[in-house]
Amino acid sequence: MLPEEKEIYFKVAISVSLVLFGFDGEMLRILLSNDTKKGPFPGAPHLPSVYVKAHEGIDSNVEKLVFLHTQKDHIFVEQLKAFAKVFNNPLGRVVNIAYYATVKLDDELLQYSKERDEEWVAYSKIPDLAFDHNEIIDYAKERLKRRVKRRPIGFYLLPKHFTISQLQKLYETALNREMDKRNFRKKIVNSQLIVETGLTDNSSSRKSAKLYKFDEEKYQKLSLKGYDFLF
Amino acid sequence: MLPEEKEIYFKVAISVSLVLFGFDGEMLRILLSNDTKKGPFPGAPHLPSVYVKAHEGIDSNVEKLVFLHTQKDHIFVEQLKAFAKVFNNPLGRVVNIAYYATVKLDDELLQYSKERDEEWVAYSKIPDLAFDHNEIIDYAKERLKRRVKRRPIGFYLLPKHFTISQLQKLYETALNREMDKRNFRKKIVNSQLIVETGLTDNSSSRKSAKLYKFDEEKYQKLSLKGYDFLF
DNA sequence: TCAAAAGTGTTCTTTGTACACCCATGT
DNA sequence: ACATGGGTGTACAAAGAACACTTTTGA
Repeated sequence: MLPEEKEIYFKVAISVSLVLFGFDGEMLRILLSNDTKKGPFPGAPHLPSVYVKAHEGIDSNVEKLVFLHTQKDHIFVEQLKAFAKVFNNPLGRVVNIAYYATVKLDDELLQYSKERDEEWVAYSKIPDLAFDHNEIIDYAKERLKRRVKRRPIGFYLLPKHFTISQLQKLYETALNREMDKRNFRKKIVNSQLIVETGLTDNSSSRKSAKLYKFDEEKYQKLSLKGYDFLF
Repeated sequence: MLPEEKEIYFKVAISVSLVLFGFDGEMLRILLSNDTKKGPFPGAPHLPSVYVKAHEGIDSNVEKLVFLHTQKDHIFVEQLKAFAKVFNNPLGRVVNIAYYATVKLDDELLQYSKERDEEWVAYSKIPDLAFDHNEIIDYAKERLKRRVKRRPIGFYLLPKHFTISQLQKLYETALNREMDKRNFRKKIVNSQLIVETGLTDNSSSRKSAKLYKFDEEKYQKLSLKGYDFLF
């Protein structure tokens, strides 16, 4: 590239979009913003996004974006890929780098999102979105499906203490199929990824259910050696 | 973003880098360019790359880049992810979108690359590269490992007709471990992904080996339904 | 004649899958 | 008393892993 050509190249903007998966104990949901008043897609919901200033780091922007929408730290975040169709954005050429993250969807967060006029939409009922955000979500779902099969990232979506039924529901939503209760428990227990807490939950049934927590140490080992959690 | 802020954002360039995997019948190799005479990494080899003009499509640039370095069409190409550390490139902020592709490494291509002062370096002996290209290659290797396990993309790396031993060597290099001959053959034959051609190869051994080809129709079916080729 | 790669089966272990009933308790 | 979700075991099928010898033929 010659110096005088720089202006042909250096006139692109970076944006970051976030597919935030939340699990409310019943189903997976994705966070959508509704604040588009004008622009090319007025009124259309869209993924939480931010433009990145040319001199700023991407990762710090992603972190900020995640915190802004979750109020939580230590969230699982991973890049999906760059989406960079030419006419995505009427402001000019924008490279949109898409990330996904997983979060425990508790009442506090639901309340917070509501105040911000953001909505946790059911995984299976995503409406038409602005830009190419539907495509990004489809891509994110596929990634989640694969990840959930091979690594125990599902645990990031659950509260600290959870029942095996909740865990199973999470897997069923993510993988979009039903599973056998006994086989599921067998596999999870064999994996030794969860340990009993001694506590019980009786909010969702007559008989109370054992609460488990996730064995972090075991998880670290299994994550490293390319773990197989094949459902 | 306000109109007057546009200049804070729209001053980034896009580049595309390519991790080109080639298999020569013995081992996997990656193509590196050596033409860096000046700049921040003088003399350091680097991945084949190109800057993308702000108004151009990414995909067409990737296609062109692949063709430029392989002289072949219908190559398997997939995006890895965007690499966008702030000070990657002294010209200014550059978002480098990395792709990988797989190609049959025949004599013709070896000759062509040689003329272009490019080198097919052994998969396990990658030198220090310019920019963050080593990081990109590590990422690409991991992706190849996963892909090769789940989808028959290995076939894109082989000549039209190949022996089972060649196929096994390819898997062994990609996955970096040895495999049992009998179990390998059993699995491959059971998969019904390859068919005998009736031809034989006697270049690499005393006893001649059967040449197989890859059953495209079967492949299409298996690729769609999220195939498991677990080695 | 021997070195080098081709080709071939069996056994055992592990993992997956299908399947049905009793339990505790809040209403 | 009954509806709701919690919890448990067994038998069969499929897939993976370990393992050793014979064949062909160019040098």
